[in-house]
Amino acid sequence: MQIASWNVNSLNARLEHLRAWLGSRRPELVALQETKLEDHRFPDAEIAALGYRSLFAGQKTYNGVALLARTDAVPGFADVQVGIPGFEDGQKRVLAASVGELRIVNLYVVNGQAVGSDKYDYKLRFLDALHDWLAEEIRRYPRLVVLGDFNIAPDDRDVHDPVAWNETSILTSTAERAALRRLFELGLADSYRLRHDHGGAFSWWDYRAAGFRRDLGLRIDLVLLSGALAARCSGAAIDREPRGWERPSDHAPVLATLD
DNA sequence: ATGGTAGTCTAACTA
Repeated sequence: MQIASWNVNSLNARLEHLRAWLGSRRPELVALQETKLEDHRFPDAEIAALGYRSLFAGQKTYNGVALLARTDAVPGFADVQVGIPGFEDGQKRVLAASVGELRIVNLYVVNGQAVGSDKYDYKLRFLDALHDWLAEEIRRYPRLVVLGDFNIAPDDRDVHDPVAWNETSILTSTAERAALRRLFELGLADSYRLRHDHGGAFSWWDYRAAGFRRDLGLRIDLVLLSGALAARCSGAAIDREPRGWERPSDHAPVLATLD
């Protein structure tokens, strides 16, 4: 089965792209970030017409996460969790559910704006609370998938210019990478790195300065797998194609294949 | 070279 993550940067603006992409790829599970839609505006009927169930937690203008499950392939959602338990947060960034044998945690991690800013502090507190919660989740659900827009590039292979994107830059700073490493140390493996060693494989390119055309990207969208699932991971990919379409999201979809 | 673009919603924010 294929499990995908895609930051769509507004589902309203990207519904036709999602429709085209789901129609051709047909992944069994999809996590979306930055839907930017209140729940009463979520296009669940349109997505049902594509053969997917929807689960969503959104807000106006910013953030918003959703899970899609292919109706003919996987059962419905169970044991739904919105947000990190015990972490007060008005921003809709976390949506977890059980789907058959799998536990899925969909994340839109805080961007953090700039190292040392208030938003950076919020990012580190978010990651700290996430760590403690995921330590419990992986005990409770050994077949755990944690995926989404992590807004952290794990190492220098994941950055087009490691000199510019250094230990003091947002998305690559020392504290952010340390927080991500602590998630890996819970027993969550970066599925892309289970299958590929090379650098230069990116999932996000800035809209500005022709970032995609010049391939000035970062790999910040990840699919993490617990040990039981990592052993069954037969593929990992980044689908750059939709990033080249007209009026694209600034992120490409990323995928992991489980046997 | 310290900008640039895109989305939301039409001012200014977030990324």
